[in-house]
Amino acid sequence: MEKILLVDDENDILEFVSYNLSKEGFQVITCNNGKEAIQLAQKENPDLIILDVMMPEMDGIETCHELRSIDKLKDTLIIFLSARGEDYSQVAGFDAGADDYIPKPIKPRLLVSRVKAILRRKGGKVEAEETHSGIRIDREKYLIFKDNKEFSLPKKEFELLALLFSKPGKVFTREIILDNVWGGDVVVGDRTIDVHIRKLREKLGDQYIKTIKGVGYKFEV
Amino acid sequence: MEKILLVDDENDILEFVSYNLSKEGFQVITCNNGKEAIQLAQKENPDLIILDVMMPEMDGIETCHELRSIDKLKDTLIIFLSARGEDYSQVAGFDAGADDYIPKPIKPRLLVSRVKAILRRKGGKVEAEETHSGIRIDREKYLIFKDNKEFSLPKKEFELLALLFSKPGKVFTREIILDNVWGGDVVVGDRTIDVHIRKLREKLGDQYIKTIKGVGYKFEV
DNA sequence: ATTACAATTTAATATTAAGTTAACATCCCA
DNA sequence: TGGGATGTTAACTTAATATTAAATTGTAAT
Repeated sequence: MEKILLVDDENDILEFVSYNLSKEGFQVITCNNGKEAIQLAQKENPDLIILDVMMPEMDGIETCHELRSIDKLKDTLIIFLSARGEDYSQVAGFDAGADDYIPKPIKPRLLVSRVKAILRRKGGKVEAEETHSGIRIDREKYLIFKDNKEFSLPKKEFELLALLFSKPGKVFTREIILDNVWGGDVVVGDRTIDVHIRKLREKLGDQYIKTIKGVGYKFEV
Repeated sequence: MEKILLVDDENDILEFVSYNLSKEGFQVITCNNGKEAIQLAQKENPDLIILDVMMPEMDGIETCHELRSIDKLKDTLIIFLSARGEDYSQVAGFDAGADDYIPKPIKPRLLVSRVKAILRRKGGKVEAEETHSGIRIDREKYLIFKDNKEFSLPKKEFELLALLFSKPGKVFTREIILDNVWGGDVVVGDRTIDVHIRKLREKLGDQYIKTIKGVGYKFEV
């Protein structure tokens, strides 16, 4: 069972996030500020730390820097929580050494899927970057391999393909796709997904992505 | 038997939702506004509270906040009902501490499955995909397996089969079928169900779906 | 800052699968 | 055996997605 350290000054959020993660079987420990976080992290050795960007005194970015400077926490995963529309924090967060970023308002599904995805990635246990139907995705290098030929994709296309690819055969609804690829509060038109699907089909061939009318899309195995 | 507190100012909805949940074996108690809800919740200790977002005086969001501030209700599950297209309420609802969200117009099938899903998560139980008469339904992949051969079905046919399949041998009346597959407020002609049944029989073979004249249809075991 | 180019989104229209209806046929049980 | 209930079929309608181009936004280089 993975241990997650959750840091936020607002107890509502602490509780909400904590609830949603416990529900999925994670062990969650919490605290209210950066200082405690650093102590707790050293003591508890969590697999993942979720940091709110906006906190009084020591903010998330600073806390992240501090954490990263501690040797035993060099490889611990760090995710930021950031307020609506703060694009800045995303950038600064990654600079500070964050591994991912979750926008507020927090949607439980997005939260859980990001947390799982990131633990899966680095947890080394799964995601040995498998090949399905002759296609392989390399997240590190941000490349697609098809029949041993590599090529790159724009971010949205890459993320969309990666999502469908993460569970070949599973149907992803538009809602889920939007949550995962575009993120929490982003609102884009209905046809945007279609266009990206089209581009992927153009580049990969039609046989890989299947439409389930009225339901969603899936990566065909 | 799980207890559900249902809060809505419109009696039509109260009745409709209540009917659909009772039918599934839940104990449903109802009231018309936030104030009563808070009192009832404290007295009855429900497992789940379903709140309409739009209510006079105290709306769902506010009620939710109030409920969350009561200690013994901290862990009670809360689901919002929200009017068509109000994406805002989804966001605001989660901020307020909701666990899920059901869009109006309410489709009984969606309603029941969300309610079950969320109660299941809390209870920690998981359902397995069973095989009956050589047929298995995979919701995730949106596929039917017959004698280990897979094939897909259009949405309505899939949902119709899935409904009958959910309780093999049980007779489903046309009314129930309409409620579940089409949703409460949709009105379709008399022969529409027959046509879908026919298509299913065409694809699966006649032996699986049996007509009980004057009553309804069932999946034959 | 300006340009140039790539990525993304929107908007408008076309296309197609899915769903519905209508008209008629057939069944079955009082 | 006659009438309500269901079956069947093809035509019709609609909803969902595909497609395209144009508009917008983002990014990197000069």
